[in-house]
Amino acid sequence: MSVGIRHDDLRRRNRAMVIAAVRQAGQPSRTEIAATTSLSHSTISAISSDLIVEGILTESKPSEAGSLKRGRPQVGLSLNPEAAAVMTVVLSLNFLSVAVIDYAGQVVSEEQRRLDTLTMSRESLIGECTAIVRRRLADPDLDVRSIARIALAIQGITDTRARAMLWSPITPHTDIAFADIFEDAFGIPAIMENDCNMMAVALRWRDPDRYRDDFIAILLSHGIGMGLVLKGELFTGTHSSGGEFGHMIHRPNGALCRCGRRGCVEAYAGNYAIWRNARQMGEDAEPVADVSDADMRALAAAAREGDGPEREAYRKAGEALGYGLGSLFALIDPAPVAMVGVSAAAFDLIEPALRQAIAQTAGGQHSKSISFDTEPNELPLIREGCAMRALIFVDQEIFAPGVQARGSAGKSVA
Amino acid sequence: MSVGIRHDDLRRRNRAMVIAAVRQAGQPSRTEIAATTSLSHSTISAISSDLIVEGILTESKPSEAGSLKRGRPQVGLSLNPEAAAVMTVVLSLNFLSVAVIDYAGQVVSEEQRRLDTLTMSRESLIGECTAIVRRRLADPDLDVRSIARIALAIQGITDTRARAMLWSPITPHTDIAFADIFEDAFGIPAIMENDCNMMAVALRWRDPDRYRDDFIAILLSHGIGMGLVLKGELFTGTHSSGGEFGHMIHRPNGALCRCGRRGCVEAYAGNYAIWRNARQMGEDAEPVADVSDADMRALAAAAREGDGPEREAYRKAGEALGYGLGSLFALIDPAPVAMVGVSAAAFDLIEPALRQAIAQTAGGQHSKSISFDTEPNELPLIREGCAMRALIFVDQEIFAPGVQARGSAGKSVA
DNA sequence: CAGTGTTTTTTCGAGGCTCGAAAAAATAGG
DNA sequence: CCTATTTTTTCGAGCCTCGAAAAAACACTG
Repeated sequence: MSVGIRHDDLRRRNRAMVIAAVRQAGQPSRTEIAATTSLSHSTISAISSDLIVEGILTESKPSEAGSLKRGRPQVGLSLNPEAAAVMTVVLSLNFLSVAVIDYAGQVVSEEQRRLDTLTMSRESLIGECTAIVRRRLADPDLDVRSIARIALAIQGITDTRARAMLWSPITPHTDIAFADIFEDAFGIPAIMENDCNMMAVALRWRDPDRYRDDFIAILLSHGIGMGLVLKGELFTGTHSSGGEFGHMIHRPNGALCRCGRRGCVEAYAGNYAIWRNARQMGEDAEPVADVSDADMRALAAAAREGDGPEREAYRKAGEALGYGLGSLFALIDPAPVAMVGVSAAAFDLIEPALRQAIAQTAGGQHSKSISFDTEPNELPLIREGCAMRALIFVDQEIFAPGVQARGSAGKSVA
Repeated sequence: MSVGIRHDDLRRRNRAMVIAAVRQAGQPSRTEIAATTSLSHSTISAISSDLIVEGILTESKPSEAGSLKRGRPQVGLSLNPEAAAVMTVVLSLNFLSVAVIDYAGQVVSEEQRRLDTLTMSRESLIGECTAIVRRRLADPDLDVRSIARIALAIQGITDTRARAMLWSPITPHTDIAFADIFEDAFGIPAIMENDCNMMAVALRWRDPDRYRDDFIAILLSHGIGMGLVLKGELFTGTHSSGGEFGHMIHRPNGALCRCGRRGCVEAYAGNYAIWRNARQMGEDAEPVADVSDADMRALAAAAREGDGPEREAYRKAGEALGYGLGSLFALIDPAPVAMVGVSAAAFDLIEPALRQAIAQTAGGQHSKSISFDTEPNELPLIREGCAMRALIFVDQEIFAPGVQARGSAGKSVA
């Protein structure tokens, strides 16, 4: 089980460390890398000269404009955009989006497409996904050989091995091994990730000051999803993508949830639940298939207008989220929260009840120290997360390959 | 942040690996160690001969009786009991227990003592703990210099740094930095751990087949505690010992909990809650301070006798535990559960309602595959866990010391 | 009971890696 | 143009692990 460190692993790990340092810092000098990795200058020099020869890093002469320091100026090291490229595929309700991203993280090309995911057959869903990838790969400006990885994100449950979608609210079909399908079709390594986990990954790269070691990303959308980073690592379940915050039980035998069970947090805080309560349809009413973003915005506007069923619906959503977070905080200690998705724009309506509920829970001891941030648009986040995930795979597994693929518990975000 | 691997770390880590292999396997030969660590025979030979010279390992000639294999017989390596010793201190409600344990894990001496922890002053509580340790250290048979570590376990919340008890139900006093107190008093490194976490550690050593990478230990006692192992590592909160399963919210605004809040799982499943329901005192009744184990056993007997308030009380406990586990399983996926403590002996009364509740939750999809095991006596478990935790500290930090103490996320149980 | 086969353990040289010290490189200031 | 300063590279030393071969320790056989 626990495996010793072999001599050749040393170089591999330190190579990966140098690449990671460059990806994080942007344009660090060798001296800066030596400082962050606590390796000697000689070692960094040796490794980086290797990496430059291999075309993974490049020297970017003007390290920083106007650095009027006395001695030899630092030479910035940066990722060579042409070293590789990755492709992201984000499949969400009625929407499919692909992008090609170079090794430095810049979008090279993209394509988006509306679909009717809820009614499509299994074959045509898979077909659309492979077709859109094929079109991008056929782009004449693109060197297909450089595509080192495809990362696909989807709402729903994926397996820990990042091979398959197990279940998703956007389609009735289950157990689609997208990763295997892509690998077979294109011969490119692929992974299948959960959308909320990718949101969390992206937040960490966007704002490492706020989202560093411990934080929570909650998707307030038709359903409720969560991405959780604990101690610097993405938290996943043991078998699935895990973190099904939306299906923690808020009230035993409570409102009917889209998942068929009763009393889940989502059955109070999902868009369909807010809609159902605002329209006073009763907690047993069958969840509607979809509520448009425009409708949700109208609902929020009505709730802000005056005290009526709309406002009460948001209050109930806040209460469910608050108790849910309270239970979560009992397990993991409070942490900063990012609310993402359409209903994050209505967080002003949700927050009072949420804070009131959380104050009733174990996590509420530090209620005031729990801070919330909102981001209404989830799609760019998910894509960024996918891109980072794929690029880091390239960093580690392709540009710093080890003899054996040593599976480490959890997946480091950095 | 992420730190490179230096050349001298290599030996340190591989030394630690060899020691860990011996601790796990008991009496492995060098060849077996080479196999489990995937290091070469030469390396294992070099490291183990070092360790033998240093008195950490010993060669135990008869590797196994009657091994009628053909070639040169394997020489078993075992931990030298005299290499070091550790001390465990378990402080629970009205009870204090200390033990000295040799490097091989055998109890050398012990002492137990009844206290009135609920009413004692802060000073006398600390005084009793240091006094009992001092008495053990004064044992003429004991070489005090060999005590390398003191591990103290307590019910309640400890900090992640394992220095202090932040809050405990066994005493009104808070924020007692026992680890620092012991270090100052005796000059021996000390740690402060949560009791349920130590239960989990011990279960893993007792039955590594069942309790390997992912499992849950739940203490059914006056309060409800949890120790959680995920992906082979003890799961702790980010600031505290975490995993406050007992204070997840079962019913918003529900029964009064000992913690002062309402609707916690514990307010239905803790001994005092079962007692309160069985005696039909109402959910708002102030929790009693303590219910004796004998009273609880009588309660269980009455519940088995016939359908009355006692049986209903256990049913409610099962329901709360079931929904709580269901919410937990939504986050981490289902895993084997060990029920520990007095009320684990009444698990037959709890299980039906528990399974029924869990079937209503997201985790319930695999309800049948969730298996429960019971262990009525928590104290030995807690002590074993403490001992292992302290011994592994000695293995890693004293017998395989690195230049820098590199804090890894989570604490490996192995 | 000596010889042979088998398995474990040790020995030894080779190859790699990181480190520290010193040298080389590149610039600003005088 | 020279000096001070900082960054980067070079080079030898010291470890560490590895593979191959040797040594050790026993069972089996005739």
